[in-house]
Amino acid sequence: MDKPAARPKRTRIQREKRELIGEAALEVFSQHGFRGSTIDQIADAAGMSKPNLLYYFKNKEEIFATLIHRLMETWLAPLREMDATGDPHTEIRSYIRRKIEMSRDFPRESRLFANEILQGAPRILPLLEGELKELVDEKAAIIATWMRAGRLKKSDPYHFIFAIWATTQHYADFDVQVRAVLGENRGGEGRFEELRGFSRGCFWPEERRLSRRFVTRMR
Amino acid sequence: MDKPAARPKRTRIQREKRELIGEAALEVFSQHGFRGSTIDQIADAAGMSKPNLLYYFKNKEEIFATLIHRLMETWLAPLREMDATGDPHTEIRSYIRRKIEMSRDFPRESRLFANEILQGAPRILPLLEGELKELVDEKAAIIATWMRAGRLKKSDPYHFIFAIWATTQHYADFDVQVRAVLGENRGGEGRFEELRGFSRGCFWPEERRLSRRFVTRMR
DNA sequence: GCAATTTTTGACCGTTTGGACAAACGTTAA
DNA sequence: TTAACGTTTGTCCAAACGGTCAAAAATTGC
Repeated sequence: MDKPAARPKRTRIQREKRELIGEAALEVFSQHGFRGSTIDQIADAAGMSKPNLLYYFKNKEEIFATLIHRLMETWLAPLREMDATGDPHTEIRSYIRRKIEMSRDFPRESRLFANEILQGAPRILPLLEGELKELVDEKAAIIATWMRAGRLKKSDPYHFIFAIWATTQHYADFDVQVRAVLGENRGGEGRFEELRGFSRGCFWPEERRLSRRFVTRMR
Repeated sequence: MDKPAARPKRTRIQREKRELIGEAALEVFSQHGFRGSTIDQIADAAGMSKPNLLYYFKNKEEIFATLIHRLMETWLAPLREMDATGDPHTEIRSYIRRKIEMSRDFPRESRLFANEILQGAPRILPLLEGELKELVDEKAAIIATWMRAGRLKKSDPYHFIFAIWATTQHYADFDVQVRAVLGENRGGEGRFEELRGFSRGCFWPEERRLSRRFVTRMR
């Protein structure tokens, strides 16, 4: 009875080096995509020789797979935190805030993910159809409940979630374009703050007040 | 006095074959990115041999450059049409409609573009900082005028445009993810119609009514 | 029909790339 | 000291790739 994917025991050095390689690979993969990156590049960025790198990962595919699977967890975490018992607008707004923070703090991860999806998600399609779909179904149901109760402006919960994903991730994935259009004066770090302010006014300008009234009435 | 980029005269066959190759290259490039695609793949898809393809385009780079420059025109066209003298909400809404249609009808172009931007736009950065920026600056100014006049809900015109780009293109670029999450029942062609309905309700639910009143008052 | 021109192809080349391997190096513990 | 084990590297290989070239095939203009 072998455990599923029995994780091999690793020495301290192995853990450290795998971590180092992962960091280097993230840098390289997120900039050039899977096929655009070479093992040599990654090894270089990690400050070691190619054979040495291949001592820790059996091939290029495994490096990428490790990265993207770890990434998926980070990626779903904010949505997982959305709480059915909380206040709808607080929940949504802090979800958006977390997503914006992720685009700001982990743009490489965002681009890596975008790259994978663009290519047709060859490595994580099962994950999307399984774990991701289940999670979104669950949260969409919560949102739908909020909407039915009149605590949130009515719309399609799925497209609502998509719209949040799209707008927030846009600032990481299309960073170059955003900066090019905003120019030097506004292209700086402030753009994420601007986005926060914008998203607050954009997605539910009226139902926020509506909700306040609703909540007040409920007390 | 040589003309800038004096276009070489082309025979009928040359025009047809270049067109054929462009179509094949779009298919391949949009799926695998620049480095992920091989000349052989493209030649195969175009139904010709590699040397034959290289008789029409001097190298891989030139195929890609031709594609992406042609694409840029198509891409900017909808925004160009936005008319300062028109009704703000009509203008915005028909802009969004056109963008959604482009995501639906030209997903490969959208993905090609996304790919280029993701890699840092090495081939079109000057275009972004020049032509694109100028166009957006111009239209953002128009939108700002509308907002100041109270004919459109106040927000940041640039982020407003980004939000439209993000949400509409999301359905082409992240197609696999959208379909995976929506599942079989809703993943069909109807999703673009759903998006249209959603975007109508999402971006400016209240200021539409506000505008109606405003317009009425103006007559 | 024939010569000039355009189009197509098979064979080829140099380079890059993913990956294998054995030998060398370092560390630790008896 | 030495045997065992973990780590690192130089060298090598086969396949894939971008691109060339000369010659064959097809087309066009007269």
